[in-house]
Amino acid sequence: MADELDRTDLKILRLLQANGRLSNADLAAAAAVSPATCHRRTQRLFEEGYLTGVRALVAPHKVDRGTLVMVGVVLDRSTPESFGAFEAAAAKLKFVLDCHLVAGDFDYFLKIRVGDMADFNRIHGQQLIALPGVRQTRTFFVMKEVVDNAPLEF
Amino acid sequence: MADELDRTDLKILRLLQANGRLSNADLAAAAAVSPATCHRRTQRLFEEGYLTGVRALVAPHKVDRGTLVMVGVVLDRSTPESFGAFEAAAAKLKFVLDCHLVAGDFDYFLKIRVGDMADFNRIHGQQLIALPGVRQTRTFFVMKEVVDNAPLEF
DNA sequence: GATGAAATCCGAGTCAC
DNA sequence: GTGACTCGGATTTCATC
Repeated sequence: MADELDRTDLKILRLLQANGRLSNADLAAAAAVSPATCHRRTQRLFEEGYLTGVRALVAPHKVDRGTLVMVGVVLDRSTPESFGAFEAAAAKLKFVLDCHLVAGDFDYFLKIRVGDMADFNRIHGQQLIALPGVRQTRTFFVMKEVVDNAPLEF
Repeated sequence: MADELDRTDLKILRLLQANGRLSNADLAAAAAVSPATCHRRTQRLFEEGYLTGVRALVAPHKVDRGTLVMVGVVLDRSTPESFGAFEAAAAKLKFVLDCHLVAGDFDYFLKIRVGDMADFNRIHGQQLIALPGVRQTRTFFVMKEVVDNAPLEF
């Protein structure tokens, strides 16, 4: 985590995270450097992996993905093969936004977006409990999204 | 959810979600429409709320936010005031990426990014359990991020 | 009512310094 | 790191279907 980032780099990161459509000219003005400098800095931030991409945010409820569900998963066995098989299969599911191996009462936590509860019930029965090595799942329907996917503060 | 989106609109949404830096010219070519049409369509998608923004993705471990933690929260009381106070306070915390009111064994689920475990322990002791109305928290350290914040499929 | 062609203008990307 | 120069794309207009 050796920070080779100066004030300007940090400013560029924060500005682009807030608005990825910012033109290089506007970005340069906001970061108080010349456009040419800004352009080189930004390119470097991409090349060195500080910025991994730029993504437009689609409103979930506008494309029939308005229902959010958190699912805790417990596996049968705690072997590397078991974990590997589960992860490979879970990562392929289109409705899985997050899949994290955790320490605690569950093995994995999934964050899932679907159209509605009926949709989720079908997916749960047909795809989630059918994932390799799943012993048990616990479903937490999200009733209110207070904060979802907030930008990183640093 | 009345879909007024045709094939072209969906294509634009998917392309911009995958790459928010796409130039209008490239986007038009990929969506098989003229640049003028593409520009108008894209603008409409923003104006009508299908696209809510464009965000550059910052690599968490590059800015000292490499540790991800999920936290389940149970409140003392289940009154609207209690929920409201908790939500208002939680939404202000800079390290909270997600805060969702859920049905099940917890009242809320938080997704939190910090620098390391020591960082989290400090935050947990000083800020999380100090949130209004918190009776109990359960912490799930993420040991492996299999999928994090995958783009929405629709 | 939406489209695509053309015309203008501004910014990206590259140069020398 | 700055300033200038060139080229390509963003944005608007307009005729057309």
